[in-house]
Amino acid sequence: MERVLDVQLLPSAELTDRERARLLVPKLKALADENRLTLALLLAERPRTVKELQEATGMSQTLVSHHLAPLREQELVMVTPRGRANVYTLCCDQLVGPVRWLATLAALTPEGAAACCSEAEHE
Amino acid sequence: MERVLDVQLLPSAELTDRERARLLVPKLKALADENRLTLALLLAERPRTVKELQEATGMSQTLVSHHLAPLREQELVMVTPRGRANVYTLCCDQLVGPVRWLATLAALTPEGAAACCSEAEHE
DNA sequence: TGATATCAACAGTAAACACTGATGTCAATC
DNA sequence: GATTGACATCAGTGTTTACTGTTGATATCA
Repeated sequence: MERVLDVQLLPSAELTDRERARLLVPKLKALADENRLTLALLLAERPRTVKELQEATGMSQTLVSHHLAPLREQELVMVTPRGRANVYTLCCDQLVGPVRWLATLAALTPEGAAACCSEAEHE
Repeated sequence: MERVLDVQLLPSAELTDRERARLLVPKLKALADENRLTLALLLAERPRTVKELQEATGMSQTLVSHHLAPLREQELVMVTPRGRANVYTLCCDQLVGPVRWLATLAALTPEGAAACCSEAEHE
């Protein structure tokens, strides 16, 4: 029925910045952890089981499971039981883009930001 | 928003997901706080002094200053002394887009995500 | 020069978070 | 039915983090 993309046209202009922040921070917090972001980036490539994530990251099973929980709560990832494995997917395609963008932004961090913000200070 | 930055041309392909995460998390952590994200969103609209931020947010001056520090350290905002005021600006234009994207993503949060991810699960 | 406005840094307390090891659950296999 | 493999949850510990009140620095104006 409703297209999700239409939401961008909706009352986002009526929200105060603090309300926006309040809505967004939980998702952001869920991603603002090295282990969880690693999981999210791995899932942005393709769906994986917990075990695959465990092997790809070197984290313990408990730790992977532990960090997947908040990602689930924030609806950033989806679970699909397959046999006795749980296949995790990045929640919706709309998130794949942003998360991939995050991945590219990482490349901007080291010298990119320096080259970007250096207009005020010149060598 | 639909177009990703040209950063894709950079050596991001050589980084592992964990390395990407390690580079990105500090900036993400700096934004993953309601007060700090509110400040960032306000600065995405226009540059402001600490006092203006204080009045716009209702936060104490100490608290505003306190939260601006991590944003500065992560090079997300820039300071320009003007008289006895300090004018803060969102660091570079490349960040204005992303932060604005965050703002729109906030609108997607409430029912948007539900409508998006509801095909496979109900909670 | 002295008074005031603007801002950053310090120290203390309270809350949140990440990690570990052990236990519980469910499905597939023997 | 019992066992094994794949996950999730629970309880405990140690570390980060956020907020407050105070102090200190700097720039303006009288």
